[in-house]
Amino acid sequence: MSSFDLLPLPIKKIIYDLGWQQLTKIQAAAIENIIKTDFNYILCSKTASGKTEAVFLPILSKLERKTKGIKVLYISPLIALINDQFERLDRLCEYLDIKVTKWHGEASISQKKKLIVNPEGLLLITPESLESIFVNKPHLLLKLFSDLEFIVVDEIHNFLNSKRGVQLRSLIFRLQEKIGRKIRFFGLSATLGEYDNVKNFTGDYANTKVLLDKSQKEVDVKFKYFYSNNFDIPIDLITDLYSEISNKKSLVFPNSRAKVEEISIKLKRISSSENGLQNYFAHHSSVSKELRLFAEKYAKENYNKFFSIICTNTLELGIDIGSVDLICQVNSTFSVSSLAQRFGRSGRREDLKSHLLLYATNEWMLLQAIACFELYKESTIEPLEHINYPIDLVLHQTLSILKETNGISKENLVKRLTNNFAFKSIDITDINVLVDYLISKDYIEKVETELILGLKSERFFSKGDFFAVFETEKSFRVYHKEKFIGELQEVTEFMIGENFYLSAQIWKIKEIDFRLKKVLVIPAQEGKEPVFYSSLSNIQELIRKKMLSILFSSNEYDYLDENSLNELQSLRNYFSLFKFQNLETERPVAFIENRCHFYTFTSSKINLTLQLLAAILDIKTNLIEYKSCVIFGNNIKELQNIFKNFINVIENINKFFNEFIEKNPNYLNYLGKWENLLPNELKKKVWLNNYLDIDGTKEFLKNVKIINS
DNA sequence: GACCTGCTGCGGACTG
Repeated sequence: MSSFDLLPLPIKKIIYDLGWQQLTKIQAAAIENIIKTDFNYILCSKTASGKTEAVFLPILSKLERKTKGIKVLYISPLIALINDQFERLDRLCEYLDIKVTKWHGEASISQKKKLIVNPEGLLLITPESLESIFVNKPHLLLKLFSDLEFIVVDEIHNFLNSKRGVQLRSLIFRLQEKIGRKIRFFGLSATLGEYDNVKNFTGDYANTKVLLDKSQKEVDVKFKYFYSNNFDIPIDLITDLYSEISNKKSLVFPNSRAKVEEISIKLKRISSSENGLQNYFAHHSSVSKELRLFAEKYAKENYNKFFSIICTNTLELGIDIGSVDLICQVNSTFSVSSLAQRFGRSGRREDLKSHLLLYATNEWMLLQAIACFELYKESTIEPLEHINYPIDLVLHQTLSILKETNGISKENLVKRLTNNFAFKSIDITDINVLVDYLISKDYIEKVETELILGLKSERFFSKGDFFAVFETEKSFRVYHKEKFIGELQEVTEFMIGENFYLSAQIWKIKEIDFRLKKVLVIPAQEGKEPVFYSSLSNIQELIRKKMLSILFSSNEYDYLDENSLNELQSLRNYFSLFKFQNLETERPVAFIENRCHFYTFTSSKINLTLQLLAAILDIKTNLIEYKSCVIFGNNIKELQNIFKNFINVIENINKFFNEFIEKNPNYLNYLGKWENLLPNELKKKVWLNNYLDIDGTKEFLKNVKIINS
């Protein structure tokens, strides 16, 4: 019997009516397995392979229709994705007379109210909105969810190694705890490199299986090289880019918001000098929502027109903008997963290839880009691990539980936290330290035998920002007349009368209101790119090791242009001076102008940890992260001996780190949103467990062998 | 060399 035959008649009819010719591989596998078994499943297959239908067709087939109540909870990381999926699912469910409801910050309040009165069907929600139900409507939890049968998490890779993921796992645990049973669980993703962590997402490893379709879209790739000595975009690159995209539908991914603005303006300038179209849009988090939607709509609706959206990873996830001919990547992505997602945006119809054009502006970016692409071709994607030590989320969920229960004994509170599979890695001692600290600081009040939310904590709930566990920077809102254009972060960089780029247009500042954080602007002719805050880079070891192996191989890559080939060759020539025998353990050290350049070819976290070890021993270092190079001062002759001292420090890291923090207390000052509220004792553990890689560095130091040229 | 994500409740004005 084929998978199709397993479906009930009304569902078969839907498939006929939609005019589908056949089920995709993942759909056939999912229908068969979901219908015939009771396991949880993770569905992993390329973009546009119909994962949504793959999971929902069998779910709708199995749905218990006799009782009331919400049956399926679908959770997505993006509002835009919920809105897209709502359209698709509502169309499917209309046939079956099943209600679908959207619940997020921008969804209709009246629809939410209707659902509360009459809970039924499918609910599409964000983790933050789910949190808000626990916090503000705990009395409705049972009414809404006591008949729940399925939970579906879309783009689940987003929730694997993030704070948001810990929050979601905690909420799923609390929901199951509340209704007193486990809910069948499904996760969807196009980019997973490792499956143990995702199988453990709801703590039910043994009953969670992976359905994997490893087939990749055919890709057509070209690398070009335009040198720049400081990461600026060379004008030749822009001219070449213009000639490549002016008669196509394209997405251009530089790696920063400032570069998005720079490239957008320059493309528009070239285009207008040639009387070309002005269909160049900037799309990133600081562009106003209205302008972003305008670009998305333009791309989706103007089927026959060319356009280019220059964007950050705002357009990386599954938002539907229709089909795109070409993806341009300016310098390397920071992960293989990101590259794979971007491939997925081009040639979305089954029969079309993905086209990618990559521009590198220095030899290290070129090497990193080759490494990412080669890993992608081998179907190797970096593993995403759960966060080691999410004690800040324990704090957040403690406040949430106190609000939900309106009073709970300490014993019960600690039990709920320690039972929660999201917090498995945290010792009960630390949870007790945290709860006692919160009581001592009046975040929690003790009333007889019960704990309740302290007055001091009420302020966290006075505005909406409790629900998101991630931080957002405060910025200035930019207006032209009454129209909101976008946001500027470093307003101090600018004075009244100065010009800057934003949302692919040039503006002159007329007025700055520092109290209301508002900037009034008028259009202008010349300007410069805006400045945005940036964060720590985080490259995984896998990519760095691949870069090293490419340097020492003689493989040829036919997608490189002549300049790229020459650059790769000169980098290979330079490193051929080092006589390697074992790429796993040996690392090159070069002495340049009396300084010692140690090429670690390892993860950003290990590089950061090495720098800390040096700082503890009062040794000055410089880290050039994009080269994975730690530079030691001129007094270093015997690096191998220094590493022995490093190992000594790392074996006693707690003691040394404590002493270091006593001398450098600022080190603990600027942590994440909820980490800032922790006692110092736990903040130190956050550093050691989450920001550094102690075990990885220990391994690295024990094995590493220095090779001189 | 970095990027992204989300948001309740309530009062008051206005509409049909």
